[in-house]
Amino acid sequence: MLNRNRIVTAAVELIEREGADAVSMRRIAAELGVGVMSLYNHVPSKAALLDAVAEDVLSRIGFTDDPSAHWTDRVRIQARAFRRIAHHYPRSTMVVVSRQLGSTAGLLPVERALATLRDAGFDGREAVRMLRMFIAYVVGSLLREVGVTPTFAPVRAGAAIADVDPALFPVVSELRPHLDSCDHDEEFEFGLELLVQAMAVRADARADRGTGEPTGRGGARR
Amino acid sequence: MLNRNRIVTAAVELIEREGADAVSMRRIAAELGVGVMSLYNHVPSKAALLDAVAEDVLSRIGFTDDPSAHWTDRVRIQARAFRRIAHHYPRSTMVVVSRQLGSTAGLLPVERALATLRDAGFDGREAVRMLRMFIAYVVGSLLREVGVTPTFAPVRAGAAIADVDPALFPVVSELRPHLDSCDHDEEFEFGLELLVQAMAVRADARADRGTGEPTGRGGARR
DNA sequence: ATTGACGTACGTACAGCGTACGTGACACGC
DNA sequence: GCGTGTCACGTACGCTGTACGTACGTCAAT
Repeated sequence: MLNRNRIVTAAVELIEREGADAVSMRRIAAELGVGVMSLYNHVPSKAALLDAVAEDVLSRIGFTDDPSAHWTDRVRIQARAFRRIAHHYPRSTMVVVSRQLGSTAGLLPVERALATLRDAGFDGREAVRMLRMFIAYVVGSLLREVGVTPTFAPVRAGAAIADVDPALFPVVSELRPHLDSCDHDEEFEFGLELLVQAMAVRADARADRGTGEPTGRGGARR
Repeated sequence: MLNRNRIVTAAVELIEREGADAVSMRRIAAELGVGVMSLYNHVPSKAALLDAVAEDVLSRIGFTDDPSAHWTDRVRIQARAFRRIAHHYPRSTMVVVSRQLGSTAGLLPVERALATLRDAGFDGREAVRMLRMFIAYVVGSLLREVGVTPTFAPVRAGAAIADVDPALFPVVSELRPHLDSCDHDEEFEFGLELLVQAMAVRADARADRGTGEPTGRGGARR
């Protein structure tokens, strides 16, 4: 029996196996041993199917939020959980990111994150801002990592900027060794730490403003 | 006379006017009053054309780098220059971001940015890391701002989470007002400032390690 | 002046795409 | 038996990217 879930799953598998460009309704139907138009009994359009793929991937984010842990650690854990899924479905992640989906599929992560930020002492306005900034960083990082690299972040070792003129780009050519190699884990953790500590500074500033004296509350660990 | 530049320009205009989905070789040819296959005398394939579009947009980034200014201000200016182009060619920006281009078109911004970071006192390894983190944030922000929707819909999470169950998502539903509205300029500047200051802290830490005593050098202004 | 090579624009053709529409098989409450 | 739905299917239409063959201009060498 054909159903929406089987179709979405087949789409995700096909995307991961052969890339997003290989996805067509005919291809998915063939994958399921089914006529093309049968898919349309369960999915209104190809665009809707891709939205469903995005939701499916998002819903796989596994959170083990521990409210008793320090909020900075909770932030780290949530960011890494997101990243882990992205690495598990790298090509589908591009679909997720390049698609504006208007559903509640990605709402659970948002709920968890906002709760964490509220626990950190931020008011509603600040919490939302922090979250937006954080998502921007994580999504941008994943874009670089996953391979469909955004502008000027030469990740592919070697060939990308193989022939740079030292006269035109002295600094780039001097830093070529660092530009050519990229330890994704390390890069991600570096930015993550920078952001978390920056957030902690803001949290402390809030606390100071609130109590009138400096406290350690809300500070970053490490 | 047909040439590569006219084709790329027509493609950019078409993308901005009707969205990336509307782009087809036939459409562009019609726009130029030309046969479809004539395009292939100047562009090897549609994919290559889209790469050229990405390069074209990137090359339009106008930098007025002032090496005498404080490095934090130079970072701010460069980030805003990138963002300005993205807002001028919003739909093409999605093409830029979702496409891995291996040319030197985007290398000038990298050169400027790395030079700025070196001036801030970072060594090569740190400068590259800072740049990667910064690009991740900027690209992620632009993805949120520009969206992918065909229509200019500034509200991101507005109608999407219109019907959220307060019992399931208490924090989200409490912060709905803040989630529904989004001043993109303000959000971007907020994250930008947070990042710049975090970078300044690192720069100071470097300076302290170097001199053995705290200094104000490299600190963030404001 | 003639010839040949070459670059450019064009038209045709093909395989593949998303999907609107109609058809037939089966299960159900009356 | 009989509407009434649901579901899989096949056909068909208007698109897509692009391979291929053709025709015409210009220029170099003969």
